[in-house]
Amino acid sequence: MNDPSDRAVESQAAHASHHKILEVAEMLFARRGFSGVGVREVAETAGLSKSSLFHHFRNKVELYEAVLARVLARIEDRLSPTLSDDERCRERLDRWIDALIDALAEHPTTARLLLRALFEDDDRPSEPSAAGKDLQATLGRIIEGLTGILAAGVEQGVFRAVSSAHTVQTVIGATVYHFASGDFGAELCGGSLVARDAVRQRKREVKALFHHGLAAVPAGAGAGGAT
Amino acid sequence: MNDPSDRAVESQAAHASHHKILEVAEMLFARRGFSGVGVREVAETAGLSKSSLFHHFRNKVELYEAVLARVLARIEDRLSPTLSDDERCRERLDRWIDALIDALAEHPTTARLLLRALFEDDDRPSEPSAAGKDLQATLGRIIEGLTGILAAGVEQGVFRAVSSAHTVQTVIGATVYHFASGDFGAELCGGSLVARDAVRQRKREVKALFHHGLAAVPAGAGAGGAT
DNA sequence: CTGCCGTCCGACCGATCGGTCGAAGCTCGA
DNA sequence: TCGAGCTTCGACCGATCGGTCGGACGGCAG
Repeated sequence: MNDPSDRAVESQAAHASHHKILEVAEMLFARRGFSGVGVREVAETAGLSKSSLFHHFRNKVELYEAVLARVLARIEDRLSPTLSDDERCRERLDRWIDALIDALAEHPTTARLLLRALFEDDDRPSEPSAAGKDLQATLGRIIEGLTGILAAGVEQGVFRAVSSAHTVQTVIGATVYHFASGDFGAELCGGSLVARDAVRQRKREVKALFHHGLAAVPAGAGAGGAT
Repeated sequence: MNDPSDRAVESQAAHASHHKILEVAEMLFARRGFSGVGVREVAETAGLSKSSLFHHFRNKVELYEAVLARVLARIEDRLSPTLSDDERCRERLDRWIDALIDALAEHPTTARLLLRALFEDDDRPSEPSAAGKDLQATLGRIIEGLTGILAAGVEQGVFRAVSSAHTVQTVIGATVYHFASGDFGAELCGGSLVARDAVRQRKREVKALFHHGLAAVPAGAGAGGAT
């Protein structure tokens, strides 16, 4: 599923509308959430009628899941190459965060959509659909990547002794929320070169924050967290 | 249900239904968001009919804003005493995060509701209602508190030279997302004593993370973030 | 007892929701 | 030229949306 030929044919064959709908839906769902967007709005923004949209996607949740799947796949594509290279956990963590930020900054909508999906899936408790399971699996794989890096770091004594499972939530939450947050999204929507610089600066800051925050304290720094 | 003090009279005068509605609405809005909850559901869960609810709140957004105002006030109550005491920024940061986590852990719904409100307000671009402005102001005050702590720390050389405005987003995002995240919310909803311990552990971890992450690097640690 | 007032409710409103259906137009191979 | 097979669409469906209205119930001062 990597040859440019196959995928191009696949994506192209399923006419342009399909793609356009997904793009529009991604933007709208990111902005107003699943319940806040009507299929009519999606369809007409994409340039066709509601009935036509239902010809491409059986129902609303299938459309939503398709959007989510695309976004998650995009993120996983960015993240997967950071998992296998060397064994130095600090660099791996840096690269992982780097890749996540790149993925989030790629489209300004991604962070918001992901943030919603990450803690909104509890909304629909009864959706054991195949696609839903697939999304869950992809998300699990992504999270597992970071968990592995953190756990390895802790085990090797490179990171402080933190609960890697909890820390994953903190890191992802910080990063995703950071890029979902209002003014930055606005910046990204508007500017382009300016936004590039902003991304780079924030990337550096976020990376450094966790780099230092997780590093096994080099002793001497008497900053005990006792309260 | 807790304090028999002066404020209780105030809340009590505006009959029990009012309070019950707010509680139910907070839970539902936290779970499914503004658009995902109908006033009918709120009303009937609170034990009355839709028309009766509209006797207490003029419309849905007023109800939503009331819920948000209550939550924000609760958070501000916790956060305000951390702003004035001493001048040691690291301790102030610790206490601020402490208080935020306490506020978030108080009710399991708080984090989700806040997380939604924090980046969903862009959904309704045209709501310059008085109450809306008030919410924005309260939120601004809260954020300003952390911004001040960070800025002071950077100025004094206690923290690394980070953009305090951006770091605020990271800290708040990490914390709020952390407590909004699925399994933990579930834990909190169910258990009580176990949850207490979990809160304490996570509090320690989150605090330590930012404590170390923001601390001015004690030199010698050659962890340049260059890529 | 009689009004008054705050609470509650059933009935109802127009609008919109997600979704279906059948008929048009389209291209393209036979 | 003729269907076959997509895609698109308008019309329509029942359900639900947020919100209104007028009246019923109950306590309380006169």
